[in-house]
Amino acid sequence: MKEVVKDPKKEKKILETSTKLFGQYGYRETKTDQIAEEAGVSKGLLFHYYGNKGALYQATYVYASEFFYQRIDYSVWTKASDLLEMVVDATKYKIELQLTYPHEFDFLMKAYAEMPLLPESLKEAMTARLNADVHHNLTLTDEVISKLPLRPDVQESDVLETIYAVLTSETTKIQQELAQHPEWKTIEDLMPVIDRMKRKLKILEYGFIEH
Amino acid sequence: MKEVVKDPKKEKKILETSTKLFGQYGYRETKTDQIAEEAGVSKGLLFHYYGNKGALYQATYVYASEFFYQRIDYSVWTKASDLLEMVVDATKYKIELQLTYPHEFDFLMKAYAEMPLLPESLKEAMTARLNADVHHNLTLTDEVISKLPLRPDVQESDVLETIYAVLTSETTKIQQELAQHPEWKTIEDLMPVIDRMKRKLKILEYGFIEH
Amino acid sequence: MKEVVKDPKKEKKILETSTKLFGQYGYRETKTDQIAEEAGVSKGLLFHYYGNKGALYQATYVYASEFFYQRIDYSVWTKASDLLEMVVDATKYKIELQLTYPHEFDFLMKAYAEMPLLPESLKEAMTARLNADVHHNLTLTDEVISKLPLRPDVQESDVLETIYAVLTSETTKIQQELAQHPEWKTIEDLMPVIDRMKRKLKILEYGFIEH
Amino acid sequence: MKEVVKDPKKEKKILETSTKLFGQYGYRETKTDQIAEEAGVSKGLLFHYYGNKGALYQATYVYASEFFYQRIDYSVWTKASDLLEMVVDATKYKIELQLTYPHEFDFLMKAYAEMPLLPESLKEAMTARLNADVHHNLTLTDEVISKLPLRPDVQESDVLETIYAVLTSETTKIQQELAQHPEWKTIEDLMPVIDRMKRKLKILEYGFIEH
DNA sequence: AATGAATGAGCGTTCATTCAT
DNA sequence: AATGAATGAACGCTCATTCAT
Repeated sequence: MKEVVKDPKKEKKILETSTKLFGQYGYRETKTDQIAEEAGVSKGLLFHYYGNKGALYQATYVYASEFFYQRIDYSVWTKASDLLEMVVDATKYKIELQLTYPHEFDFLMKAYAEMPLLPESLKEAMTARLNADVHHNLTLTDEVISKLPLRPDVQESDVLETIYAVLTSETTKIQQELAQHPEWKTIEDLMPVIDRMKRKLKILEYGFIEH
Repeated sequence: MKEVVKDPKKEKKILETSTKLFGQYGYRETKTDQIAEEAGVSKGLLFHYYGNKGALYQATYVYASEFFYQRIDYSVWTKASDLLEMVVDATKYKIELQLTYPHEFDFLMKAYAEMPLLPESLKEAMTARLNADVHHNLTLTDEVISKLPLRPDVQESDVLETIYAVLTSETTKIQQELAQHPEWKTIEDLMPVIDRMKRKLKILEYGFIEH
Repeated sequence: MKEVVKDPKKEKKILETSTKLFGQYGYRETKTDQIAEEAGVSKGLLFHYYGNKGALYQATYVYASEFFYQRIDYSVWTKASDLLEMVVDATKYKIELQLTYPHEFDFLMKAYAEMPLLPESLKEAMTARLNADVHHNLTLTDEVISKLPLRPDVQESDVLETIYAVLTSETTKIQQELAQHPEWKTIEDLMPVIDRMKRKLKILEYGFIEH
Repeated sequence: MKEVVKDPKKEKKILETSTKLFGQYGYRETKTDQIAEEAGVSKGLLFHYYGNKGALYQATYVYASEFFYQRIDYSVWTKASDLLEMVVDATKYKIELQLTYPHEFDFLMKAYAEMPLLPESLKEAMTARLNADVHHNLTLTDEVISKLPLRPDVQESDVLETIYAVLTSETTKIQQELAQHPEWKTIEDLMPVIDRMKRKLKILEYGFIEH
């Protein structure tokens, strides 16, 4: 495939628009007409730049994921020695990014969720991309876990998966709460949910049963 | 919308078929043509009965969710005093139902996953329905939790949600494993995954930190 | 491919229209919109009946070729013992059919001519069909030739090909003359061109060199 | 249309390329993008020089037909007194030209074949051009015929057309054989087909009927 | 004169929905 | 009540043509 020269301004406008629309309506429900109109370019240009809708979707993923992860300060993860500290810092950080760049965040969330419903060939292409990124994501938490003093009768993999389950669930919950409370604009507004996450992680560390 | 008189046999056939097809391919990829043909009725009847495709999808949801929950033996939950016992029994039970009624189960799973991807108006209608049912689901576990001796410094709601997070995650994992191992046909084949769930619940109960 | 039930009247109207338009403008230049409109049906019906444009083209070929060859009185060929008689009778007959059914005739002519310019898959499908029909056509002339007393120093295949070349060329010439003289409506109007063909065949039989 | 000043080198490159591509793929299947790229000029220049695709096609025809006929050594025709000699020499000569300049030759062949399939306005323009050239072609053979001793009962025009029919048919046959045998590179490889042509011309001269 | 990025009308095709029977 | 033939709006995509530079 020949690489087409793209006007950086138009490319940016297109990808911002497609990020927003794909993130809002998903792949199938987002129409190329709508993207072109909202981005202020012709439909022809979309296809001139990306060849087809599926490739535009993938380009949008690359854009959103680079956009997002370029802004990550990895020291948040690496400098933590304590799980609680790391997770809380990371979550705060993530939420801040999400509040600042909601479209990019929503797109990434939706891309992950709608993967199994994508047309076959696009699904395959996206699976490859997402697997790489998910793996990249996991390893950060991984390192911290390996430093923690675990009880001798638990398996590290079980602990890791359990923590991951709670984080995933909490993240989803926070997404929903953010959607329901568009008035939350700063990290302070989110202290209650951060605290809730802390409490849950403590349950994981110390158990909930009295003994 | 006027309520139409429906031939019970045809209605059943339609809903069984739509359950299977929507569950397999999702809303957009399932064609009304295909449902009508496989159900052995005319496409006209589909629209005569349900008005439009979205309403058929909702009716399918009502059917599948009633189908499924009608068959639940609630004593599995209520007679348990021990969390581990309850969860394991409930999970075994759930898996048995899933193995027995895969179409209904798959539909419910897919309905939950594809909700944000539905056309706008259908999405709203489905969101309302699903929220109600998720709530219903939680309360069962709730009763058992309230009987457990909790540490004084933890909140019951946090514990409940944490357990729920782990169960949800584990359920998803099991779905994937079931999809990858179609040869698992009895509950015995699933003992390893049940055991893994047990270990994770124990982590929740007693914590993973050595102290 | 499921065979769709077709309304005979609409099918006829569609095929008559597609015969006319494909015959006039060729495959690429004929638009499905135009066929639908001129046939008085929706564009959807075209695709419901034939699946795609290429299949409609093939169906049109089958229609035109059956239409045409069903009306052929084969006795014209078989009862002739003399080449001249046979060719003249056959040509008269062909021209009469052409004057009566110009659209079907034109379509067939154009289908043959535009074959190499068709999209690849359609070309293959059409090649198979046309080869069968051309072969069918040739064999009729063949039989008569074999009955003629040939000079010992000529090869039958050379004679056959030479006759065929003259007939083809004459047929093409007649097509053009017919196109230029829409006022020719009966076989009588064509006696001059028939006579010209006779004279040419006589040249073939007896040579043009004085000796 | 204002006549634009054209860079001779670019014009040549464009026409060589369009000759090759139109000859290979035909009018509709040849894209202006492709011509521009292969000719090493911008697409804009194509339209600057020729206004539209149809005009470029016509310019290509003028180029190819002038290219071809400029290289004809007319003495091949004029110096022959014997029909057989003339035709064989001319045919050899033609084939040599075709082997030397295949693109120009192919374009001319395809242009002739696809004329009725061109968009309406282009078709009219091309028809006019081609008719003129075909006439030009005939007159050469004409001179030789007029020198031959014809039987008193044949018309010169009939003889001429009959010869022409056989030559046309034979030429087409040779084209196909050349396409199937790319290994034929010299005139010697073509002696069998030249001989076949000789035999057919003899049939024309002396007839095939024994008497 | 020359570029090539950008356009948009137009194409073949899909499929939920309608409606005469 | 039930059919299924028929519809047509909507879609993704193509490509000759335009025009700012």
